[in-house]
Amino acid sequence: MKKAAAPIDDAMLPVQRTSVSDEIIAQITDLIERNVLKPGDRLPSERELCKRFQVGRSSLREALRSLSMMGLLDGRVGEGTFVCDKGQYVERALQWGFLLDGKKLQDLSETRMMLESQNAYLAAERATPEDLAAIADALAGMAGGLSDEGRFLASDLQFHLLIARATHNSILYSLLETTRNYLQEWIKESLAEPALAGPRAELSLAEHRQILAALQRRDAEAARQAMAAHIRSSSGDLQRISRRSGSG
Amino acid sequence: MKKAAAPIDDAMLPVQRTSVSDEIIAQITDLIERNVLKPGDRLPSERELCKRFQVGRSSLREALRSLSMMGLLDGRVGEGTFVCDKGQYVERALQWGFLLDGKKLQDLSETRMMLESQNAYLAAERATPEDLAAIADALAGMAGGLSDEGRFLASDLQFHLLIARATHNSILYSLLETTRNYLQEWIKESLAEPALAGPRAELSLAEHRQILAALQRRDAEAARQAMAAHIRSSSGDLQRISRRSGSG
DNA sequence: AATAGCTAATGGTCTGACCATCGGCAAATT
DNA sequence: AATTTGCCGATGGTCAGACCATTAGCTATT
Repeated sequence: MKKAAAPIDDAMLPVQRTSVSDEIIAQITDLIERNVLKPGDRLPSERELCKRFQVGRSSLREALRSLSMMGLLDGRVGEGTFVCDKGQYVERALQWGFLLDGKKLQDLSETRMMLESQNAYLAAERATPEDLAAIADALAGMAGGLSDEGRFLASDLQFHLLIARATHNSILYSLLETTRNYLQEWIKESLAEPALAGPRAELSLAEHRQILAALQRRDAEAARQAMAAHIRSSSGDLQRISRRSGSG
Repeated sequence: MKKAAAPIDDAMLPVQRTSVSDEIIAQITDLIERNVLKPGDRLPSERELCKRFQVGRSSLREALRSLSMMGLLDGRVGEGTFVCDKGQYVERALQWGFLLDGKKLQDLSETRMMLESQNAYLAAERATPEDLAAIADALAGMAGGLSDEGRFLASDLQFHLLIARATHNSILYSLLETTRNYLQEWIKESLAEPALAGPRAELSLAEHRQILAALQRRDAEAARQAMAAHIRSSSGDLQRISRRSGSG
């Protein structure tokens, strides 16, 4: 088939083609990465940016729109376009990724299980006294919220997130946060059944106490196993629920 | 301060405000999720979509642009806009997330370590005979590529990805794939030093053999530990390198 | 049969316009 | 003096129309 181009196959490669919007995205992204644009900063107005970049407003807006979609920028009518707080990036991106992954509840639940237990392991090794105090506070909040389901669940979530934070690994934290948020949302939209009756909450509380105790003893392996046991126990409800209602 | 609005605080909540582009994004995303738009399908032309959605081309294009940026669509001049292959979503999203997370090499490396070892554990329990055969093939490719660095590394990557696939958990697979790709890219752009001299490759090969053996024995715990040991050993180079060149 | 040239369609870009909203300021009101 | 009201400019959001570069597919030429 190919007639010409025997010795030049390696010498001639496809020409670099770049779109205007991509160029703008790259520039702004770079500015944010280099912290020239700090979270909260206000960008020049769109019409102003058009002059600076020497581009039309369409191309500029397509770029800004994409950046907003990724959680980097936030445009407010009448005010301007602002750089979002950091940390939103990963979460936003993951949100999208998970959202489009066919909603594999099983896989997601398993991933969460793994993240939580491993985070407990790392947290036992690395948690600062402040971390431990905050986790203990969350546990106290759960205990004090036995009769207030909303407060109980909020403290529960806080407990797990604080453990993730105690790993001092931003990626693990983001992954767990997103995973949990997504699962929680799924649960809520799936059904609004309390499922946290008295005995269940008491059991959950006891499990959390064991986890904290392991963390305080700096017993990483025990922390991992306590967390794994807790997730297994508490996700039993979820599994039963998911089997009952729609199945993937 | 607040004068009015005592009993109506709960009754009056912010009005729902939606942008045209977001509406389009939601619709197209939904179509793809429900598989009405299958990967490879060609969307109607932009001008046609404008008529159907009853919107201007700017708004439509901002939506399409965002979807392209997320790896959902792919626009080609003169041809049309096409739905991307599935599986790109998560990876693309994660890529963005990681890219913007300050390039925490340490955290990423740790996350990878955790994913790889846990994947090995799960793979030992779930790998089908076909999975194991494919992994063995990759190992053979490594052995046969001892003198060909490119082939060796490709087989190495394949080995790990196949293990991830053998967990039959799409999320864990995507996470590992992205993590590895990103680390690999970082290494490449950080320096082009081979670092895979003869002895190093031999050692790596031996470690991989141990992992495969554990998988074939269905010994999950052994597989996890073998993988962990391998990552530790091989990431030693990376750590030393990262300490030598720029530090985060 | 293969090639070169033409044409229509498409995504990419630019421009100018209009709208709804927001912040801030000044006038009016209490 | 403090508060409210109304107005104005700036801004992001949307729209419509135009032009360009590229592509696929057809046609006529070789």
